[in-house]
Amino acid sequence: MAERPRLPFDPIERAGELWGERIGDPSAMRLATSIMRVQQLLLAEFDRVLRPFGITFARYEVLVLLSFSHAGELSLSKIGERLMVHPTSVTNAIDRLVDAGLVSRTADGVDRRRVLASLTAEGERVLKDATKALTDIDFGLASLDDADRERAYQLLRSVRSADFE
Amino acid sequence: MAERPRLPFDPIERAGELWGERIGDPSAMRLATSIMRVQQLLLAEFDRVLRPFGITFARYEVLVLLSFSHAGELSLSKIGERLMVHPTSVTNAIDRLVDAGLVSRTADGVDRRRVLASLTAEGERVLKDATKALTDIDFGLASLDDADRERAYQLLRSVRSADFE
DNA sequence: GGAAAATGATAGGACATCCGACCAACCGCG
DNA sequence: CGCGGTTGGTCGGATGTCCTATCATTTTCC
Repeated sequence: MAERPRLPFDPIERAGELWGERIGDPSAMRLATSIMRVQQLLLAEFDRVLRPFGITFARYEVLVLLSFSHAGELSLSKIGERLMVHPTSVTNAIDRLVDAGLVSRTADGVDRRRVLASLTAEGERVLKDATKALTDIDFGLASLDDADRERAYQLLRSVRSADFE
Repeated sequence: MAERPRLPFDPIERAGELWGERIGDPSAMRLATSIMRVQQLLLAEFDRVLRPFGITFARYEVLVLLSFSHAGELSLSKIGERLMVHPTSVTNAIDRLVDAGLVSRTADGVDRRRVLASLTAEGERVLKDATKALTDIDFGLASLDDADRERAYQLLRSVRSADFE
């Protein structure tokens, strides 16, 4: 992936320094752009690792979610709620997973508005192999030890929590 | 934005706990998915704040980059390199910024392959106002103080640096 | 009981991103 | 000096995300 453009630092982050006198909050801007860049790099790496399995990270997350559901199936709305994505994104992902034979769509007998998704045997196999591939690369976070991961997680967690109240 | 689906925790992050025996690295998966969620929330908020200005966060970053260039102009390849995005993404963003009258495209007299982009007066004005709007919301990071932002930044920085070995 | 409101899923449109392919221009080396 | 490799930018296609709108079904409440 040598052709992928990368830099050891992010010029945008230097905005904070350069704009020190002009804007009020350089540290916030620097962290915000850093989060964007890291997500960009991680997602690219995940999708590259998952490509041999014919799925993307977005679809991988759906498979993970389904494998955790006690009943073995989830309504599309529940999936969207848990992944915090728009309902149309869920429909899109499930469409592709069904086409690939990894997920099956069934109607909910109780509430006929609902559509339930569940893993197929093939879906479970792919999920297992894909998870091994991702853990083999430490989810792109090999540079952090467990303590650092916990610290980073707690810091980010407060950002998400702040979105509620 | 009450209709935007959110949860105080991310079920996917619990994957680490649930898969404690099955996968080797729950902490990495949990942090990785947390980074994805936070980026998702921040980007949505940024785009919402920037909508009145007719730009997205991707285009805002281009404007910021141009305003920092000493010469006042940058080649598209340089922009892509610094933002770590594909050349086609830069072409796309510049196209829209030119259409909006915020950026002007000029040919490089020395290397005729190059296309240079520079801010228009209108572009500078929009950049200034948009930056104020984003700093007014603390770039979505009001829940963290300066020290926490610095800690989070340093942790994420190592993830990016690790990509270079 | 039935009309109004809320919920679940999907369709169509807009954007941003990537990839592969392509063309133009530069440049290195025989 | 020129041929081949590299670099810069763009085009078409695929994916994922959001938004608005729509339809079907369920729930609320008068």
